[in-house]
Amino acid sequence: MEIPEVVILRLPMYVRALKQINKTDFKLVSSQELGKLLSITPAQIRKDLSYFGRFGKQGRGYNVNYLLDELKQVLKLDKQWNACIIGIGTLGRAIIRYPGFGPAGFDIVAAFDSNINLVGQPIRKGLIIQPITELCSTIKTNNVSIGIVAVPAENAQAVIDSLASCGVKAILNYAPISPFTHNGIVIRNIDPTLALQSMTYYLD
Amino acid sequence: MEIPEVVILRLPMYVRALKQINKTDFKLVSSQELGKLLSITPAQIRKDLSYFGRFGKQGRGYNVNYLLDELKQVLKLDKQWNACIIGIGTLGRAIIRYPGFGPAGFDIVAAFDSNINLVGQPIRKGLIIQPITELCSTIKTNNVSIGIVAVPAENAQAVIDSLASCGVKAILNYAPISPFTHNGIVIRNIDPTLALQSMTYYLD
DNA sequence: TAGATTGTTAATCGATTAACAATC
DNA sequence: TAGATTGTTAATCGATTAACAATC
Repeated sequence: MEIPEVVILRLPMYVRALKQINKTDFKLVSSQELGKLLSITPAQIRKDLSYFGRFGKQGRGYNVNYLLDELKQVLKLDKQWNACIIGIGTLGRAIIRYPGFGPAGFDIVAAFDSNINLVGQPIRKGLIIQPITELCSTIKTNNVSIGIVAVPAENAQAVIDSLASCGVKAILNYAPISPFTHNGIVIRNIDPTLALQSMTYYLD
Repeated sequence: MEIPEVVILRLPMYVRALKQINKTDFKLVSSQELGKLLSITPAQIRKDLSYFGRFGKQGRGYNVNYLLDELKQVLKLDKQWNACIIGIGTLGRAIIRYPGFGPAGFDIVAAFDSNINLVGQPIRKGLIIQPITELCSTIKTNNVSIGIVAVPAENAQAVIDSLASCGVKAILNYAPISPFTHNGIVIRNIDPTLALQSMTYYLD
């Protein structure tokens, strides 16, 4: 069965909310309550979950811990994922320092830049800037599944193409472009400027 | 006429693509070409644009410069916008250093933190960390329209509520929560971890 | 048992796309 | 004029929601 992408995009929000509830001593949660927490209708939550199994009990709701574990498994969050980053400028360094990836199970294990002068520079323990020529070999030997793109807009598409040809199947793109995507490759774009520009419409 | 939010979310992508074309010497662009550039169907582009006016010429396409100007006006991008940021930790500092906002016409003109020890610390020219108690007054005297939230998850909702009560109408939230939104306030959430977690589903 | 809430189907709603007359 | 492409309507597609039997 082909599961709609919108559904997949909501699952991590469920995981996040369940983790939060898990810190309290509530053991059960209803679609009603979860929906209120996330501003999503209970019907939608039940429908979304029903794509993956029957996790609830009528009359009671969902066991928080159990549902959390199941969703983590669905999203394959029960393991560690290795990522590499390309482009070690201001933005790249900020991404490397971003405190949210590690706790979520994502490790940046390699860093690349096309500027030869940066090569060899240490970023933090165990992370040294490598030349971009080593991209494919490092990806393969270090079991890297995710590429993070932090190069200027002009070079972003080429880097994405390289990642794809090296066998990377998931790309987090910070460059302000609408990338052409390759078959079988998922891309998510992070563009705070675009987000701001879509809000000013509502301002006066 | 109520314009669908999905349409508003696409307009900045059109602006971005048009700016790019504008650097070349193409003076005209068809919905076909623009669509190829953005991986969007030509029909959708024409439909989206038709909400705001008739910008094209049959048989020729759209004048790049003209369409760009019109869209900038629609999105109110033809002026400078002032933003403030709350939470000057690792993440907050990275956001302040983010090189994409300035060129797009967004200025971070004030910085706040609840930690008294940080207050008074200079961040960059003209930007000194202020106590959060000064939030409302600074927003009003400095004509701040946008709030950028970079505090820990636990405090994010409270900060968003404060911003709302100070009259801020647009919020860019970097905290990993699903905020409750107030009436008449737009929020966009930036959460790279969520983006990664929705990609691992497709990996093996 | 009575009350509550799931899982699922069918109805609704909204967004995307195809098609084409208008016209540059 | 012939060719191309818009703007717009109607058809299609897909996602959300309402409703309710099943059942804890």
